[in-house]
Amino acid sequence: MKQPRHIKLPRAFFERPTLEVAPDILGKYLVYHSPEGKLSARIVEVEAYIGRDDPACHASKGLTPRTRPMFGPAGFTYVYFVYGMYHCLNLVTEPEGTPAALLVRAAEPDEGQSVMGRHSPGKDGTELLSGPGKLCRSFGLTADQNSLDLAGDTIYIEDRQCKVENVGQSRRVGIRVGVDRPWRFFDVDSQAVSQAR
DNA sequence: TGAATGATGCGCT
DNA sequence: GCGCATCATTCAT
Repeated sequence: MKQPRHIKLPRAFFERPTLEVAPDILGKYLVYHSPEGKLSARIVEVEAYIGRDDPACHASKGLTPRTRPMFGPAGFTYVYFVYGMYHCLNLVTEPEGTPAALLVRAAEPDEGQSVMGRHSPGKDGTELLSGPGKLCRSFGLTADQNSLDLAGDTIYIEDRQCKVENVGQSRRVGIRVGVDRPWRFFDVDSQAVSQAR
């Protein structure tokens, strides 16, 4: 049995134009060493939020305590709280001073599915991670995991040589401004992609 | 279709 | 300082 190579993506991977990173990160694995054990999942859907000129990007309002991670160096997490009950996981892209990030919207569960199920009662399989809120809940990600270095050992993205055959592109979901930008990227063949609204 | 639910940031005083 | 509209969602009705 040949063991596939697992390569932790370096900061240089994220320190590029966000629209280049977005399709590249599909098929890569999100790995999180949670207090309850190792969790991993294959990323199948992301959305780009880029800079001060993107009205849907939190950073369009300027640098605030909340949006600080997006202004920092690439390769960090940006986890924020929305709607009073959900968290969303973003991965910071582009060099320091250029605020941009990829919202991780959906993934296919791999390791640690029993832990994910404990966080999301009544869910299993692709339902565990098929949406940004569900993904964070199943992974147990909260503001405590904000601004973590993806070059560290707690949470990172891994290349497992898993190719995505067909990358789809569409408008972003769930926003009221900046809807014209087709900055949602997803694996056309994945069952775990979140439902369109 | 809308309720749940709370932090954020803006526009006032 | 204070109040209020907004919000990159989910689930039950």
